[in-house]
Amino acid sequence: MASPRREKLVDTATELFYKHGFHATGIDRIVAEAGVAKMTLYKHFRSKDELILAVLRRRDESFRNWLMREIERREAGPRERLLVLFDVLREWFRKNDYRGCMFINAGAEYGAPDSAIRALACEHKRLLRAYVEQLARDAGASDPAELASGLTLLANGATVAAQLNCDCGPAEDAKRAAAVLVAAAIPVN
Amino acid sequence: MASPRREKLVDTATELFYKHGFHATGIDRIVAEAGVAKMTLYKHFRSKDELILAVLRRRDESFRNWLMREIERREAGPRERLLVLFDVLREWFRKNDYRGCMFINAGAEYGAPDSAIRALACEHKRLLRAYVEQLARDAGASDPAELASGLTLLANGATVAAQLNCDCGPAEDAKRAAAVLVAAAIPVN
DNA sequence: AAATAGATAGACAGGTCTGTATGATATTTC
DNA sequence: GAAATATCATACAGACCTGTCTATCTATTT
Repeated sequence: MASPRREKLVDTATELFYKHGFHATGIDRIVAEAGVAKMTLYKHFRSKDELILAVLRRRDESFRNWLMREIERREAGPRERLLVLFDVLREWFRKNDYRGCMFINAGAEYGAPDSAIRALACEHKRLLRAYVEQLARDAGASDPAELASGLTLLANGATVAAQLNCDCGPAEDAKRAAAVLVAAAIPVN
Repeated sequence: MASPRREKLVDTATELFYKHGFHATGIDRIVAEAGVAKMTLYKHFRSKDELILAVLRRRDESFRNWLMREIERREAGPRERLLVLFDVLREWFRKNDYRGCMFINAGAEYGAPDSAIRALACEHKRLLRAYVEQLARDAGASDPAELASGLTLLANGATVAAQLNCDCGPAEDAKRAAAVLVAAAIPVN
């Protein structure tokens, strides 16, 4: 079932789209760097847009898995976990190939309200927010939804600031602000 | 000194770049919609990138002016002004041609560390942050820089969330979180 | 009225884009 | 071994891209 060539195409496309953008990356370059014939690409994906959607679907899964694993790996208490999120973000920003959030970038290029790509980016953000809301619930927040809103806004803001500034400082700024929100939302016991 | 044709070109390019993106908008379309000859464009701008830079420079000025005017127009006290910012953001998100922040979008398409376009987007964000820091100082914040960091992160987060969600709700979420940050940073007198 | 400067439309060059067609070559399945 | 499937390289179509060139037209200035 798992076609190795399809995997390779999605991998290569992910890398190129992330680094250079979606419109700026041509099909010819993707197949050349993947070492795959162009016809093979069009046998697996009906169009470039379908390839982009496949890339984003996989990225959604792998990124959320990476984030959750990194957070859990740090073995913090339920309350600290909400702040550990920003330590993990900092690690992400520090990667030398960091180019912001791929879904925000996709939304910037395909921003039409009826775009399937934008809708998928929206769904990715919704799932991340739901995860943070669960963390807030586990931490005993009085209003988990509201705390999750604030924390995800800070996280998204830091994500774009780190990209534009080429600097991971926003992660620490966001963590400080997040600590204030957490302190206000969760009564210390 | 002010060439009306140049102005018209920048206006039209701004609109098209904002709506469809930078790579997706061709020179031919810009000159056609501006009703200007292509050679006139290349007499005023050496290349498409130069046109993009001119567009962003003008947008930086007009957007910051609009924001400041809207905030001041509401005649709130120095402390409330920090929250009024998010009411103004909400108005922005509600516009039916809202497509996110043009500078974040530009950074998504031209994200290379050595890109002049990304650098200009970065500068725009720096100026906005400096303005918020001044507001925080006027409001008597104990650490204006830190409060400004938190508020601008929330604002940027809301800006991208509103675009991806096609919904201005993030402005209200951000305002609630901002109120918590303001309350913690400014002792009530 | 003549000269100068700027704008015009349109063609063009050279390249890239997406997506398709073709016919040969591997690889898998029966 | 044979049949069916997958992949290959390559060329191609038709459109679009940026940027240049030219020859005409219009307006202002002298």
